[in-house]
Amino acid sequence: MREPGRGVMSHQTEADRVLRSLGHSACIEHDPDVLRSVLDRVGDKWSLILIGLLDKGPMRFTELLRTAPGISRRMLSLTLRNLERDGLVTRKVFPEIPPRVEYEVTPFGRTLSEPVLALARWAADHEGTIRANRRAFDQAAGLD
Amino acid sequence: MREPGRGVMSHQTEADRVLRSLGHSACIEHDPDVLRSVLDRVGDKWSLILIGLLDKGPMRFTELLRTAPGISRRMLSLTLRNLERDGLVTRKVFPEIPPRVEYEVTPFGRTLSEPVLALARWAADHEGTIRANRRAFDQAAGLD
DNA sequence: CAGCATCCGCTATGATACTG
DNA sequence: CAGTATCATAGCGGATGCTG
Repeated sequence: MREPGRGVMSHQTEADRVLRSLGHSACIEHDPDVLRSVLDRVGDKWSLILIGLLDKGPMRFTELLRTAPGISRRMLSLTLRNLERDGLVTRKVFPEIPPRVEYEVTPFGRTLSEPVLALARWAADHEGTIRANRRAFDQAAGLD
Repeated sequence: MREPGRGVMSHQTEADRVLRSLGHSACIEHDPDVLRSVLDRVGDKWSLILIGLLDKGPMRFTELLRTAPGISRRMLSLTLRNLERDGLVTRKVFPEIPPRVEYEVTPFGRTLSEPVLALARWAADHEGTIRANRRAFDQAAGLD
């Protein structure tokens, strides 16, 4: 997640450069740069969570603020803007008082949640293994 | 990438609850803490890059240092140790002079590269769309 | 309510030098 | 070669207050 400030995140440049380097979308080998760029986009925890939450339906700002416990206004705002910028979610303002704004995942965004959820599923499926591995490793290390 | 040992899964219990809730569609109603920590691990750029690189075959330390674009010795060392700790890669030392160490993805690690590559594929497939979206968004914002 | 702007601490990460 | 130890720093992300 990039800084707010004035001009929109000015340094998404690296990920962009990286994506450019790969050229076409045909068959993607294990290009390190691509992996990196993907993670830059959706790898941060709030993007993941928001994509996941919004996948179930439109939500308002404060609603998201409440539902994603631990997120700050700042990060929610920032993250939503980035997601909107990438065309993954839409922002709809209702001219009412008090103001109401709803965020919704775009069809494009839904194509993303698929692989993202696949990863989450992997994490869930192998949660136990990882935990065990860590314990074993830590214990072995502690025996020195 | 957190330092080995302690330090990671000690916070963000709230966000974890969220991940669980959003996981309704995918069976990820497991321990949110570990889930988060796993996603953190999987989510950081160097881990993914290394998993991707090593997926093609065993590699030596310096070899990885050269191949992974921009990684520092420190991060390579740290990341490899964490991957090893999670049982995703193995570290094999050859008693030679000069010393040689080879890292290799475990079968367990290979189950991870699958979803990872799915994500990478998504990035490749939608690279153009994202860049176009960003350009459009930035330009629209600049008209104010 | 939605959401910027400001201040700021923390830590993840890079650069460098040293060791076995 | 394969790391480790140390230092310095950028920028992520939280807290808060202000505005429309």
